[in-house]
Amino acid sequence: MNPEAKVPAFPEAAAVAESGPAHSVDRIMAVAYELFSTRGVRDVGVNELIERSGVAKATFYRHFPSKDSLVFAFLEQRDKQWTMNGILSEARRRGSTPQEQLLAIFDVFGEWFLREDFEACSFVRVMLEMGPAHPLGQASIDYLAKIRGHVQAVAEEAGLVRPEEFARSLLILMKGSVIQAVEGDMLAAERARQMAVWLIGHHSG
Amino acid sequence: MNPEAKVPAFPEAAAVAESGPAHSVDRIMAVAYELFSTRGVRDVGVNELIERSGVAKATFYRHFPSKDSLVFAFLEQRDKQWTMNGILSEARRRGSTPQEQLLAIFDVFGEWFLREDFEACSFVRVMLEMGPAHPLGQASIDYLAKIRGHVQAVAEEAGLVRPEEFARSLLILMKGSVIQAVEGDMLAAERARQMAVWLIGHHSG
DNA sequence: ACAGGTGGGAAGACCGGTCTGTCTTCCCCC
DNA sequence: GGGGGAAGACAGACCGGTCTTCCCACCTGT
Repeated sequence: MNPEAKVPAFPEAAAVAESGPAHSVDRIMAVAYELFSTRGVRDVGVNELIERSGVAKATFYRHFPSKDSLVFAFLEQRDKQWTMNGILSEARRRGSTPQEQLLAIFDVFGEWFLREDFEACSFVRVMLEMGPAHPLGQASIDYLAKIRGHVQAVAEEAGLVRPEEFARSLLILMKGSVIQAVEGDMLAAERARQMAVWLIGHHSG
Repeated sequence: MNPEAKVPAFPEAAAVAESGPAHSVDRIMAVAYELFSTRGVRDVGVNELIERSGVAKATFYRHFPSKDSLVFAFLEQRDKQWTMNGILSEARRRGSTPQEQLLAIFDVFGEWFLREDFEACSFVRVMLEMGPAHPLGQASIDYLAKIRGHVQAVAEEAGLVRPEEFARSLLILMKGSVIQAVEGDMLAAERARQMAVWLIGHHSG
């Protein structure tokens, strides 16, 4: 048998998913990440997930006991990949001082808002889709609080007074600018950044 | 025949709905307003709507050709009842100057956040639930733009410079504080109000 | 004043489709 | 030969939406 005939449905299915990862769970996660982050979690069904990742339904449910457990895994990956390795580390890289790092968050946001596939913050979206009482809503709230913790840490490095209050105010600006960007205001990040400048000024001793 | 025996299912159905409005369409709207505003539009089905409003399915579809048309009607009522007669008119009533009226928005927000049934801004919620491309998402964006128009009008009364930019920035604060309040930050309105003070200051001449 | 027609509404069966989740069948590869 | 995975049928619930059946209140004609 020639090698081309050996592989019936698996390779092109992998190509559909991500043209890469060999293991089923990786392909499922890659597809879930793309669909959930761009279209939300309620709009994406299990059937579509398994079809797009080229995986059998039984395989899906062997790795994830329920759709919700996949959403939990997605939120965790979103936190690692997008929050940590995406926004926060990039903001820290750009600013030479803690103050500049805080403001750089909105520079990164501004570029993020221009992306084709920009579709709002997944944590805010899941929280509103499922409600704050639902376990998935609670998890989203926890990840948002984690972001606030990091902002607060940078604020402490900057020597700002009342760092927790500062972080809560800055997250209002972050969330508000994201929502406004969904509406189509492409300059939302600039506006929020300007208000962040004033906010930092009033927390500097 | 005694009067009690005359009325078989209609009155208690009205009591279930709102204990008031006689006409079917009013009861449907009352139930839809409560359920949609507290739980979102995707989570509430037609069957639940007709059951809670004590109305037949055929009656529902005689008044509303589809569920989406009811959601459109809900958004319009939300704009009239909540935005106009609720937040904006109350804010205008409280402040004696345009500047105070702008800041009073956040005082009204602060009290709104404390309500039992507070469950986020319906326009933002529908926009994220349906996506900004969906007709219902578009309608939500239009209503948010209408709110911005009113804020801009008050800003012009106040003689603020660049009133449109001001209004867009203030709406970032409004939306951000609402999202943060959903997470449980009960002081989100105060924080946003403080930032609004700085924002007004920088737009005053 | 009363009989009969009429129309709106309640109740709910029903339709096709979709959802999550289970289970069977087959096949390929070790 | 045995196990994992692909394919997909299937179950049970629910979705939005249509349609039938029955009943009751009101209007009309005599």
